[in-house]
Amino acid sequence: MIEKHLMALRARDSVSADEEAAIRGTLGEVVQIRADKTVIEPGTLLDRSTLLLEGMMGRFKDLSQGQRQITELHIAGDFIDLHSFTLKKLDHGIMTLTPCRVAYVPHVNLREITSEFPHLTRLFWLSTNIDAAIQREWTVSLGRRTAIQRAAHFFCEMEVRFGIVGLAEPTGYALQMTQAELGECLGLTSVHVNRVLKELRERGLMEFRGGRVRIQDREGLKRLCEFDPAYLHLEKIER
Amino acid sequence: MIEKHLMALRARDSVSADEEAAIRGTLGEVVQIRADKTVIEPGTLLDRSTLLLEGMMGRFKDLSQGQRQITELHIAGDFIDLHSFTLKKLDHGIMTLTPCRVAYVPHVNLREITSEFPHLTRLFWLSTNIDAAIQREWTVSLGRRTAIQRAAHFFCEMEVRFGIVGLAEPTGYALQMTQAELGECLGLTSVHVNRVLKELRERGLMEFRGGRVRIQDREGLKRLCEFDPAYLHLEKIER
DNA sequence: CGCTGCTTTGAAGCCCTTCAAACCAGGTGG
DNA sequence: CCACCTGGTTTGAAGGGCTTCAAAGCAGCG
Repeated sequence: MIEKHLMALRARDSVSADEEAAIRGTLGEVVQIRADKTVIEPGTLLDRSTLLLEGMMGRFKDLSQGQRQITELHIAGDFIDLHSFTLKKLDHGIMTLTPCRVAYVPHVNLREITSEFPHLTRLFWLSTNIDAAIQREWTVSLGRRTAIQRAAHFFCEMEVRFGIVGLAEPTGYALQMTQAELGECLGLTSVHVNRVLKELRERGLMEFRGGRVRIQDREGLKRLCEFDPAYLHLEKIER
Repeated sequence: MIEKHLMALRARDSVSADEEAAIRGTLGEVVQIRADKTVIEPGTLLDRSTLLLEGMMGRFKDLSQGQRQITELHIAGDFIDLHSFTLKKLDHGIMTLTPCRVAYVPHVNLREITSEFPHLTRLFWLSTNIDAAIQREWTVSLGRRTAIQRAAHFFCEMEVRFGIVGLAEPTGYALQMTQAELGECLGLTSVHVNRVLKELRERGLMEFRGGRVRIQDREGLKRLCEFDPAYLHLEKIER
């Protein structure tokens, strides 16, 4: 059930059998959630975190006039709101993009981890810091990259992340989201997303159609957006 | 020496005398650094974190063609790279904007904290999560707010943050940075930053001149950018 | 007094948005 | 089985916000 989560952790550091058991011990209820549902409203007081087992979720902030920015996407294996363990209230909302299966993890269980498993605590801490690193890269995209570079960078990132949890094939990967949602990630209108996707297609770099990304020229795609996966911290370092 | 850091922590949760002593015990060398210096190059393996005692620093990422995005600003009291404790290598650089005084905190000392002070560990973890929340808000600014709203939001945020550590007066606050650096935060050119500042001035909202922000119409400023400080998590909640 | 770095202003251009409408696929019901 | 509806994709045309390029103004300093 938590294999994907373990894959993500083990891509960064080793996890002992004891620690693995401890993680399993934190799990509470497992629930299925339909697509396009706001799971957490901003500002709610939380006493549990959510481990995403299957599907895709996003963190978002809404502005007046219906503008929405998705600030980060989460995939299977991600602890989507582990930061709520220390923040208690989230400053953003969380929604599903696809149907999702999740396991809830009560904060009391996490609290025990912090007093009994220092190394595992550092690993969980690390995982919120990697979330922040991803966020940082998105900030750079929005601040300095052109629309097409932004899109390319996004697709490169998602390929690596899906790869970590075994959800990417050599030719591409499944990505169940609309062009409008893509626009909410990239800070673009859906109209312009459409034009950008067309351009990527016409340049022979990649295709995004029917909920699937097909990568045709991986090197060209990376070159276009200067993709460097260092920010995903895929190195085993003792923490 | 660490009063500002304690002020920032205590704005969110209580810190016991023991914990305060433990923090003092982590401190190593104290150093003065000149303005406009890259303190940490991206990708360096780190074995210490840096507590900013005085001055202002920024996290940045450079792209080819000399483009730079500052992803977050840090002020006195901030642990500027506490996340390096778990990440070990930073995916971004860190530079000074003003002359700075810092205290280095060896990671071995932090590691001891994580095994002996679970509550303090959660507080440190929290502080990296607040950094992430700030980052998230910047992402929203870059993705969805206009240039003038972005600037207004930035100035509102900095006022609150300086206020937390006692560096804001009712009329405004000191902010030692150039318009070009502001542009690197806001994802704008220095030329456009200049026009935006002019507009803020002409609307009677605020002035930024000579390293000082003078706020004339706080409510108007907040209204312009829909500023809601919730993301700074200024509430005392037991962690 | 002239240099240097920062600020300010103007003019032209481009990237992305806005508005509008056509197209297309899948699902539903008559 | 097709007509219709709905949600998403695609395309065109016009407009605007921000950039780019260029140059002048200004303050501090050796």
